[in-house]
Amino acid sequence: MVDAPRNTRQRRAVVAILEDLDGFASAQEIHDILKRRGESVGLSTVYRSLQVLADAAEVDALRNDDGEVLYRQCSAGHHHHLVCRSCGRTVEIEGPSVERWADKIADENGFRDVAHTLEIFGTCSSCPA
Amino acid sequence: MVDAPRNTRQRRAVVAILEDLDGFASAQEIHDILKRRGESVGLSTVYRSLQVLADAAEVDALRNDDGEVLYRQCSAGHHHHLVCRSCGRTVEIEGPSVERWADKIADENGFRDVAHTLEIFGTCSSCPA
DNA sequence: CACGATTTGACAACGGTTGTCATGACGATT
DNA sequence: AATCGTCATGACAACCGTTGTCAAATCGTG
Ligand SMILES: [Zn+2]
Ligand SMILES: [Zn+2]
Ligand SMILES: [Zn+2]
Ligand SMILES: [Zn+2]
Repeated sequence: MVDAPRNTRQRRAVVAILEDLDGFASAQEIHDILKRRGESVGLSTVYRSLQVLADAAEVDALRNDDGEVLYRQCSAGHHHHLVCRSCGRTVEIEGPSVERWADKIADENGFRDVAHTLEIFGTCSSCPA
Repeated sequence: MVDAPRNTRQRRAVVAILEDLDGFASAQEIHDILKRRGESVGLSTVYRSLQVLADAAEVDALRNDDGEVLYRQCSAGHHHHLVCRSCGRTVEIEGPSVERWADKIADENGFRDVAHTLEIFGTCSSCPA
């Protein structure tokens, strides 16, 4: 049994931001938002908090084209994302048939410990071209 | 009309490596292979060559979990990959129904300039657990 | 050849992320 | 409420893949 993490002001602040945001955001963006709100939290702490949350599967993480990791508090269960490249706005999507297809392909080729990444990127209707 | 790139020893060497490899490899791995073969090419040049090839869609590029960009000379046309996390061995896969599904989802949600990433990662049958 | 334009490569710089470690905060226990 | 061991924090440096710089080398055209 692992000790529960301590309930610190900083961790609460990061979680609060994630609850407010509806899209994906980078660690640095979250750090900036905290600073703007006056609830300053060290950048290292933001990174660590997000890591812990991601390891516990409390937030989803994905990489954008630039290689930055983006985080978002999603609903539970396996799903994928339709993400606006510009503002981060996100729609959770499910594709049961895709899941089955991916597993079948991997199995047919003798691959073990299989995982898949599937994200759709675009520009949302409220963002300029 | 853009000028054709020059036919230099270095560019030829990088292309030759890509032709030999059957899996994805990082710029640094390719650089190491070249050094081992005695056909040394500067690291910057390897990066630049791969960029040019990727821009011209002559090689595919994807990011692994660690954020490194991996390159591979693939067959033409849109496809996805089943990649061994351990040795890079790769199977090209196609999923027409997935393509249609992704476009439909994006359209239904009013997203423009849509692209998608879909990769399957696992351990291939010739790699240890 | 000779020449101009492109490419190369050693090196520095960049940007996101992770490591370090002295300081401070949490919370279980008195 | 005060004590105390432990964990978390944050300023800073280090890391690592990648990109920028620019003088020198190379290409290929004439
Ligand atoms: Zn899935
Ligand atoms: Zn948007
Ligand atoms: Zn393998
Ligand atoms: Zn596709």
